[in-house]
Amino acid sequence: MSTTLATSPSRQRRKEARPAELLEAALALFVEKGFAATRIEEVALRAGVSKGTLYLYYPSKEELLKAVIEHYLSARIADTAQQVEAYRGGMGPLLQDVLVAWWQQVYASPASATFKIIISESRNFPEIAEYYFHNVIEPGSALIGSIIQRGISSGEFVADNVESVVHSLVLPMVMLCTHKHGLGACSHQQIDGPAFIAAHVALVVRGLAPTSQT
Amino acid sequence: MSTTLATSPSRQRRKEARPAELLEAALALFVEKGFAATRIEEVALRAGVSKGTLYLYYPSKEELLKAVIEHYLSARIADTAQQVEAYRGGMGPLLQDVLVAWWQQVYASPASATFKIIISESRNFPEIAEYYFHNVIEPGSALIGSIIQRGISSGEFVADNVESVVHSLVLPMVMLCTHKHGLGACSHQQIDGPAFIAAHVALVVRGLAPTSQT
Amino acid sequence: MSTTLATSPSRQRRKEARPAELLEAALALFVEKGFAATRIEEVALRAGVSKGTLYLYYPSKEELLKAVIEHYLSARIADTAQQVEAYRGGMGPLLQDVLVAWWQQVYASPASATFKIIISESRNFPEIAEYYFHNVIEPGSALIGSIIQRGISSGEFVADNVESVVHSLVLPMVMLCTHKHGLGACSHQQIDGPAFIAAHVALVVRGLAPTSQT
Amino acid sequence: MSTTLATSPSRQRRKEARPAELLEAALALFVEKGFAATRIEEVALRAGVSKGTLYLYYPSKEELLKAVIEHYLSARIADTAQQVEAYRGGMGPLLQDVLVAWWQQVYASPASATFKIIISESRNFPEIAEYYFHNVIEPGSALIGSIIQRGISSGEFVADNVESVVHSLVLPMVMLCTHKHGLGACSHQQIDGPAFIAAHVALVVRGLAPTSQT
DNA sequence: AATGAATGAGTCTTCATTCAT
DNA sequence: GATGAATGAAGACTCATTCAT
Repeated sequence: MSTTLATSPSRQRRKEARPAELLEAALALFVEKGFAATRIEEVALRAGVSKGTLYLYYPSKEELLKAVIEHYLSARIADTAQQVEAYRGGMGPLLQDVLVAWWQQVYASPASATFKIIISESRNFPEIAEYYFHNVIEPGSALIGSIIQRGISSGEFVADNVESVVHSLVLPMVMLCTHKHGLGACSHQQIDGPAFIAAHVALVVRGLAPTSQT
Repeated sequence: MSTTLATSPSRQRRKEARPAELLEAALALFVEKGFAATRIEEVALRAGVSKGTLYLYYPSKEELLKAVIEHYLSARIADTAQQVEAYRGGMGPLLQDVLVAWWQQVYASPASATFKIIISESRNFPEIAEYYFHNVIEPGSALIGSIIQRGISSGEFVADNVESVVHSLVLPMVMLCTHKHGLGACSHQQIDGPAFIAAHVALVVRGLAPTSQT
Repeated sequence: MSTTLATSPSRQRRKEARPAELLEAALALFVEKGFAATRIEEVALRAGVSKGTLYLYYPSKEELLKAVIEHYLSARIADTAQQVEAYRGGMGPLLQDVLVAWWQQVYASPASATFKIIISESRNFPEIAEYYFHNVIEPGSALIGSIIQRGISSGEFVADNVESVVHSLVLPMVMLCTHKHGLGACSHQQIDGPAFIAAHVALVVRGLAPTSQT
Repeated sequence: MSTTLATSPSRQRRKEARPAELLEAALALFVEKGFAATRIEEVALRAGVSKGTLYLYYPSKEELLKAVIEHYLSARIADTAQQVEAYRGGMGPLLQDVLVAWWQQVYASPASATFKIIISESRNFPEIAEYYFHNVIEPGSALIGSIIQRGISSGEFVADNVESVVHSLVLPMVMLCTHKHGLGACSHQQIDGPAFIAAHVALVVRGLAPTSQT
């Protein structure tokens, strides 16, 4: 099957690409069927290798799950933090520019699938909850919280409970991603993700404006 | 049928109480560990009966799951619809009175757990997705959508995409319930549910108010 | 349901009839599905009583099986033995009169079903094999063997191995009964039992006649 | 595919030998205890493998049963048909040569066990009845029936109902095989199978000869 | 006596994991 | 490295039997 001449990249490339291919296959199946209901062999088949080969890369089903989560959540919040830092302008426009763009990217990417997995499996795998909390929730909340706080401090936003506003902004986004891979995948009730993201941030920003009362 | 007075109801009473007890145990375990990872025997034991007894009431694990969903989602949206109908006053206050109270109840009740189960299992059990869509999503969206629409028509709310606003209101609530039984149950990051519900509705209602801004 | 006046026979009669009704139901199901594949509850239902009632009459499934065999095999071979004793005439006509009639009766009666059960279950229940051997095979073989022997002694039949001739006569009959309740019950390949019984005995008797060579 | 010479075939050879080994073990246990009373694990153990391995070859207990029947009934009736075709001589001698030899072979082979299984299980597994009818009963009856018919047509045999004669010949053989694996296996009442086969055919052939009697 | 709810031992079947090739 | 045959622990489900009513 493999030629021994100059086409060596084939084998070499595969070997390097393996982990990513396995994680992709695993992600797809874990969101679709859930962790417990996914068979290791299915993952291997979908990645085009045999069961035994998968075990060459990940020592157990559980480690595979963790690797999936870690791989797809390395999506750098740090990057966004820098953009935020550098941003010159109001906090409302910042939210509408940076946050909307960021969530639209997340929604479109495979990382959107991880939310459903985390929701479903975190109670069974505390390490995953831990990882997610420290690497996503904490920095993410801090980032958005700081924006809200700056808006309040500058008088651009009405005073409010910062954490609550963060949740008002973030929870629908997470739910949207979850929906995309849950009920949204069962035909019925499609949601236009990007449009909703923009509309939702706009609505919240309007709600934060101090003059918005009659 | 029942013996003399109100005493010694053991056998009979048990029999009538069983289904609810089993469903309660099943709900608890299905949210905690997921459907596939829950053993039938655990459910039975938690309900205080033996494996065999469970099968006297539900013919299979899958039927038990369906029964759980149907049982806990009989929570009447119709009731709320009537309150809405009868409400005299603005749509903003209506949302803040009726919707907040309703979601606070849902959040506090065991029904809050069903969302996590539906998210996790609907792709494996299309019948559940179907049921949920027809009995919860459709009527719920219609109800809240009609409130928003009335607010817009009367000029109390700024014109906006009704469906999008409905999602802005509802998605965080569902996510909140999901969180309560997922990450929220793994210590870290507690959210004060009732408070958030009130704050979120207030924020959105403020965002819907016609602005005096330019 | 039961009137307390003069209609007492209803309950009384049922009580006396129970054992027979249970055995009849058990026989029918054991032949149809086999012993292991028959549920006790099915037997009870078919006999019109509840599971618990069956246990009032037979202490276990195995005892029920034994009772079925014993009940249907009390078909007296002794009676036939007397007819044989009393018969005046040739052994050929005796076989054609008495044996044919006897097997036609057996074939038509529910007792025909016991053969299939004995074939299927005797290795699992040695007591049944024992019972059948002592109460059916031994006396039956002795009876028919004695007829053959008398025919040979008198010169009416050609000399032959008596036991072998007995088998030539009896095995097809047993197989016929078995077939009636096995393959014969699955549509295809019907056999006219009574006709075959007569024809087979006639054929064998012809084969036993000393002059039957050209 | 196979390693160097003829040694070390372990894995590969096992894999090819497995199906036959499993079917042999299954046949033995199914006749001994009946299908329902045989545990899959027993079959596997008897074949020297584990439960899981059996499922690598047969997807369910029922499929295993079907495979057993089909495997052991591939015993070609076609072969015998050719011998019959080629036979030069009387039909009586033909029966005594070919039929006797054929049944003696069947009786001695493991295929003799299938009859008991078919009798016991055909009502539970109609596909088995179907298979047996089309592949054994029909061609077998046709073959023997044609011999009888030729004998009658040539005047070698007395005119008689062909089908009835076929049954007179065949039913005892089937019963004999059944007996070997049923009661015959429970000590008592041994039958000398080959001897009986020869004697029975001889008796029937004598019965078919045109008589010089009145 | 009769019932049928309850039990739990017993089976089939699945699937993560190992390991000889 | 890669494969897939083999394993056996684990889990869904059945059903003979018991026993409170």
